[in-house]
Amino acid sequence: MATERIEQIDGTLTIAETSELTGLSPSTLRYYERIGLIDGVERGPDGRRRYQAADLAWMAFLLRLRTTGMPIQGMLAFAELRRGGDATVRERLELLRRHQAQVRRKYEAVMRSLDAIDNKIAHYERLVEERDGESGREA
Amino acid sequence: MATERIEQIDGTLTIAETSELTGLSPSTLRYYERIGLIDGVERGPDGRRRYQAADLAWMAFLLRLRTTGMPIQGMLAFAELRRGGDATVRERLELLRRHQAQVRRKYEAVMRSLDAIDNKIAHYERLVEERDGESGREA
DNA sequence: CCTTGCGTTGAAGCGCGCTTCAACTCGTAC
DNA sequence: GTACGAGTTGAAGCGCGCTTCAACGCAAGG
Repeated sequence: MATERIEQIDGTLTIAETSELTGLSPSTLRYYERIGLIDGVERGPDGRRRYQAADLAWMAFLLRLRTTGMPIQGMLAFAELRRGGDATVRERLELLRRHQAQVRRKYEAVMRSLDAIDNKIAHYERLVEERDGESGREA
Repeated sequence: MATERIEQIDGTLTIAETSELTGLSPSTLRYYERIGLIDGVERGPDGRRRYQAADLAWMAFLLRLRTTGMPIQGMLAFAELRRGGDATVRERLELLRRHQAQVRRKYEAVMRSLDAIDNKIAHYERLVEERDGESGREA
């Protein structure tokens, strides 16, 4: 009962807790750090990672980029600009704008295809109906 | 000049022409056939593939599934049902409906993330403006 | 005849985004 | 002391969706 010590005094999180919160597996968190997507993660005196609120916010942003289909190379480019500080704000803005435009184009195509699929579904629905109708009228 | 013999008398298409029309590379066309996504492709007397209008229509449909993010396994399942003939219409309908629902859910998630990115863009735009304002007012 | 172009095949290779593995280190509990 | 659970590392492995490669076939043109 007293072994439930999930919350940290200093408000930092273990890798397991961070994994839980972000949905990223511990392996993925380490992987992202290794390739430079996440950096500056602090360590406890035992050498273990201790994630801070700022790290979580950054991961949330990365997740949004990922959800919208940005490849890791793109996120990496953004992460590197971010390390460059205020001087890179304009470039970050441009990167995000390009991505935004790409996502919109992509999803317009997806929606066009989905419309076609919707039509196919409607077609199949008519087929199934006919079939049911026949078997009802027959015999 | 007389070497330009693109159109076939019988209306069938070579793999190069089909590639051109569908945007799928000849390698991909062979690959799709190998794994069973496309089948019943006729051959000329020389053993070369000759694609028919029906093949093209099927590919167009596959492309819509692909565009909307269906994995090859899913397309394969549909292709196999299709080979099963009329008896599988209901199953095909269900498969498409599940896919349709999935695409919509995904799309909503993407749009939510995109909104957040839009906000970040707006934030960066304000930052850039401020910066410009300062340098204008200074000196 | 021999080159050129377009095709064929089976098998291997590749880039992406993780995941898994093996070996090791802590701190705590018994 | 020793066993356990949660973490660490570097390296290898994996599933997906093609792409590339090597070796060959065949028909037309020079």
